[in-house]
Amino acid sequence: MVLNEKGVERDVYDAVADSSRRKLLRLLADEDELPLYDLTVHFNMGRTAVSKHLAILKEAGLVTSRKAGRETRYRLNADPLKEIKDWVTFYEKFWIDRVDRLKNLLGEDNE
Amino acid sequence: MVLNEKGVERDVYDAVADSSRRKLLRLLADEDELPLYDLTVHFNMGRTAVSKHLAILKEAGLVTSRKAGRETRYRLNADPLKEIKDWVTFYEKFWIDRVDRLKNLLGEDNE
DNA sequence: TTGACATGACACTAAATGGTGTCGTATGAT
DNA sequence: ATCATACGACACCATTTAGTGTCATGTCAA
Repeated sequence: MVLNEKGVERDVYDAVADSSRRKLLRLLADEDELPLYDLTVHFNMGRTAVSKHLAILKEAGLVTSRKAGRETRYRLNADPLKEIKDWVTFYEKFWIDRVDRLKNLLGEDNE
Repeated sequence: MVLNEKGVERDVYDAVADSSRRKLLRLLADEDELPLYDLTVHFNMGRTAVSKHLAILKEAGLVTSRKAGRETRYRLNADPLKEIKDWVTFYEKFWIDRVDRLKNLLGEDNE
């Protein structure tokens, strides 16, 4: 759980569950910062919807924004993804030890 | 995206977004296989709700099940988590290069 | 200053989500 | 045979979600 500057709690797993939001992160990863309308052109949805996805990413601490004239420029902050990285690392052993586990499973029934 | 044996498509990110489902995966990681009622005792919700969470995990390919008498035994299959692992690895560079990026950010405005 | 642009805030809607309780059925125990 | 257990399927409900359109505001340009 991440608590952002507005006090809104947003789970990073939840923020990342949506493919549009993952796409937003990827777009922001390629550029230093991007305004809303530059992001919007990559989607089949309206500007308002993209803005709301960005708000959710902000709540999870995955993006920051700053006003630049009449634009709002969005920037990636990948740090909260460490939590997911650590979480998934725990399960690595289950596919690293795959061959060993298969041996153990021999002789048991399958579904 | 993972297509399971029933043809139901379920995004692994989506399956993992719920904390109850992550807890289920963790419980299954500690045991070889567990029946539904053994899992249910760890939650503040009814058996039906846990069953539905397990169904979602099955749709994502993260658990398998087999009938054993009147029980259904659930087992972890961590393989689909590779997709998340690969995805999050891409963003690793952003916190590894953190110091370098901070240098680049000097002199720019903050929100 | 007038107008176009970029955005946030708001009200609204359809659909998905996470939970409940109940019922039917197959299984195991007495 | 009877009864309790373990479960899936189903109907149901409240809340959240992802999208829409509209409006108000602030900013850049002519």
